[in-house]
Amino acid sequence: MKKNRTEELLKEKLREKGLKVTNQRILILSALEQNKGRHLTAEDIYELVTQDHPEIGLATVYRTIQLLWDMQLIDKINLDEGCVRYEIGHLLDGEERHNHHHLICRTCNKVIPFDEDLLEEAERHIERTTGFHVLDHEVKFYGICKECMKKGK
Amino acid sequence: MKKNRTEELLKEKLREKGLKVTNQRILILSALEQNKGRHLTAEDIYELVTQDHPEIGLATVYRTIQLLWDMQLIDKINLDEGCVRYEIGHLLDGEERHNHHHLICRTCNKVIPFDEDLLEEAERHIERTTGFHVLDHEVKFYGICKECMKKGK
DNA sequence: CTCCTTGCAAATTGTTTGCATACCT
DNA sequence: AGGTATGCAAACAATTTGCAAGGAG
Repeated sequence: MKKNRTEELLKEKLREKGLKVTNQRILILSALEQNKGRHLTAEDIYELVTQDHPEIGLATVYRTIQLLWDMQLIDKINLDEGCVRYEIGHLLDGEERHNHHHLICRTCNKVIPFDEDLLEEAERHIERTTGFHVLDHEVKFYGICKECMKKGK
Repeated sequence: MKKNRTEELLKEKLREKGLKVTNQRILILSALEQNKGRHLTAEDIYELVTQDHPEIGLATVYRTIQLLWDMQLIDKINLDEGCVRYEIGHLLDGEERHNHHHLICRTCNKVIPFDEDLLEEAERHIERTTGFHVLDHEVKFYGICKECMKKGK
């Protein structure tokens, strides 16, 4: 049984806080890890996890997501759909850094991901001028997509 | 009776779409205009507007907000509080441009506004490479505020 | 006079909570 | 053993919707 870095880190952080290592917590983080790149809602995660473990409750998913986010193991994305999405934390996803930028079309509501980091310099500037230590950022651009532009308006 | 630019623009856009100019719509936009700089929830707006016009319903506030946002007369801000906030559109607020950047402390949940435009260049880059026409952007920085840093963790 | 719009109340949806039981350590 | 976590169901809160009545064009 190979135990990966993510799981080890979870256990470590849990112990650090005197919290317990439960199967549910491992499974939920693992579901997020195996779906790297997708943006999952609580409901999505619930469905993924209950495929193998139907006994797990939705409330546990919500509580665990909250916990994982507090521990900075997962990232939060809000695309104004009335629900929040999550994915494995950019600190854990293997690559150097992975930020969440999205172009949201105000005409057709399409969401276009845009992966390029624009705010390295801005973060340094904030730390320097405000003393706020930046861990992560989320950027949304609202506008009109190419297709809707073409169709006029 | 002076009629300001904002109200005129609202009327124009409504007529353009064959929609009706109602008192409720004027009042709600006006409440937002008079509270430039504050970030108002639907409930906030409802309370402001019902002070003078108690007959207006909350549902109308929601429907009108939606409409004003579609017409790009107001801006949307989501600070992960479980509700959405609005303010008079940056295209209407007199100044050149006014964007919504926030520093959100992951320890104490404080929200610190940060008014400085960081993404002019990024927007041009997006337009060039993707054809997406950017109208507005919203940026959130998650991290740890100066005070929480001091208190250690 | 014809739709669009409103107010009200009921319905929805995403998320949180209380509590008895089950489980880590 | 002892406190933490879980599952379930009920509670909540923000937002949406159906519908009859009112109002703008």
